Amino acid sequence: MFRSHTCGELRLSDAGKSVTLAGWVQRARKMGGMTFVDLRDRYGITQLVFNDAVNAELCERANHLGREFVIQITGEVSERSNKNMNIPTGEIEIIVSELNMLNSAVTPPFTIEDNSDGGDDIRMKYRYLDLRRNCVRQNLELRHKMTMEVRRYLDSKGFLEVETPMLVGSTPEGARDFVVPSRMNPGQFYALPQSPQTLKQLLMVSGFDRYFQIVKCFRDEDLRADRQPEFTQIDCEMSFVEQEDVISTFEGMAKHLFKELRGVELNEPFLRMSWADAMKYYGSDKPDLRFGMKFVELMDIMKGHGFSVFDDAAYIGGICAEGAASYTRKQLDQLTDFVKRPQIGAKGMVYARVEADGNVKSSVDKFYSQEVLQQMKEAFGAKPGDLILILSGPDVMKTRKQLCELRLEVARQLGLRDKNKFACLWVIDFPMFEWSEEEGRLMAMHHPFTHPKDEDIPLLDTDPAAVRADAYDMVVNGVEVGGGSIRIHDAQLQAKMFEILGFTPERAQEQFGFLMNAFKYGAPPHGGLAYGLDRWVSLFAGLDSIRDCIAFPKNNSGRDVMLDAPAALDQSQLDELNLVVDLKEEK
RNA sequence: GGUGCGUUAGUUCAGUUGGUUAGAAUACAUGCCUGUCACGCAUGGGGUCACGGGUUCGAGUCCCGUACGCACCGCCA
Repeated sequence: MFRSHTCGELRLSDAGKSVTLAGWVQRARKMGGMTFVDLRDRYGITQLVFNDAVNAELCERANHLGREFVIQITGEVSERSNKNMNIPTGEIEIIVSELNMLNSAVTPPFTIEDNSDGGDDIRMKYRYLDLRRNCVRQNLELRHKMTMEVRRYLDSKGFLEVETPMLVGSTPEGARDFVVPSRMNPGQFYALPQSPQTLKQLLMVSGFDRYFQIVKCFRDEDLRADRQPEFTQIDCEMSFVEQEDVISTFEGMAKHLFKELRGVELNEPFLRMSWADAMKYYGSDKPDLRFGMKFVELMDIMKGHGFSVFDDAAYIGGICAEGAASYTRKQLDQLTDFVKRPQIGAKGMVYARVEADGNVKSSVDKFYSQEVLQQMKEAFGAKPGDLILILSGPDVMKTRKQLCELRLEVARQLGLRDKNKFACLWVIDFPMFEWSEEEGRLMAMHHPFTHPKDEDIPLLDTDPAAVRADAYDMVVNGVEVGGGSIRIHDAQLQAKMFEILGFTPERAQEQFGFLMNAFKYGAPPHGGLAYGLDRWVSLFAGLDSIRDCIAFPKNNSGRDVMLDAPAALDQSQLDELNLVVDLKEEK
């Protein structure tokens, strides 16, 4: 028997038992003739005691144990004279009678403790050591629990987990593909799936009715704190459903997860907001609704009073920060600098304080009478002590986006982005298409398989940009945690969609013929959704980056610094794959 | 492709206006200590100040470039 117990399970009631434990030396404390060793495994820490007076030889050996040595001990569980109530095993200790060194360890590059990690770089290089730390391991435990609960919920609803291939064909729409050369088919390449989208639709054609898969997806795009080149989706599809069916099924799953993983009971139906309203009132398709500061448009009130900045603007709008009138001039200047940063791009910011007597004091008082300023105050519903911040600009969408950044920054400063508060929202009625300046054509906003709203189908011929889709995103605390749509199940409509997206019939047939052909053999109406597992776990764990809930993540440049991947291939491998590498000269 | 911030001991960081031998904490090593649990005390070792160039009598410090890291914009159907 290697061990009789783990390092986290012995209690006072076990006193007197002879036990065998194995684990890592967290630290040793030498007290002259006595040595205490904290023995760690993933379940916890148990204190070992070595006493010079009882067994001098054993104690001497214990004095030479270093951090992260792997040992096995046998001893007797004993009640402590000085209890440590900070740890679950703190009422007992093991009086060691046998010590077996299983492995030594060199000094780790950073100490394996919750509060003394190295920087990200060194943590990732020695990720296997980083993962020994409680705070990191707990994130993976939460991830495990989440996938267990997802499977439990979906299984109870009749969903069938089906695996789809990782080696698929490249598709031009959407993100860049990671490609894999085929040795057996010289000069030809597989692609790793950006999502199992078309495959799960084919499963619906096959009659699987309700499918899910917890599946890796790959996108060769730049990374962010919330974006990895390989990430995990909870991918689902249902047949014979309308949007409402999909939303209610996955709202149910979200509520189940909140309850099981965070102990949060969400009884009310989630808020729903059209994409158009989200853009109008929050300047974003993923608004953070943990706080208010809804946009108020001021064109009617503020335009035409001789303030040329506003008079020339296509959009004037603002937010009201409750109780923030105490912001100093310096803080307001810093906010102005914030919105003027090139990444945000506003030209300036107008502010107005509502004073104790109800009067409004603004940075543009010389252009506006108190009467007009009062109208503005009413538009916001502002109270004494509130601060109104206003942006304007020549481009409505761009100015709203700037106001969105300002709203989030002010909320951050006021401490309103509370990680223990959750605001869930469905954003619905997305536009079908968006104009791509780069491509000079319409692109599918969601993907080309999305069903247009029935009432908007006539617009496909006359005004495609105005067509709305049966598409929906779930947003929690300003994070897009999932999205989906009702799909097209009609070959004719699908062909029309490709035509609007600029595909010739031949190219559509070449790239998506398998799907349109399948639709000819009796495709059921279907739709689905995919949740981002990494983002959900980050949200529940309160993490700033999804990297912290991924065992072996990539860094900002898409590298695995532990494996040192990607790397060049040997010439023999290249030859076998019929590949020639031709790096462009650096200028 | 772009913007910002950063890079000093194994690690986390400080380093003033450019000026003597670059510091602290922690980790590590050695010794002392019989109830510690972030033990304590003492001693010690440990530095290509990321790299390259420039300014200067003198650069960790100022300037330019490069590399790397992080955050962000573009991008991510």
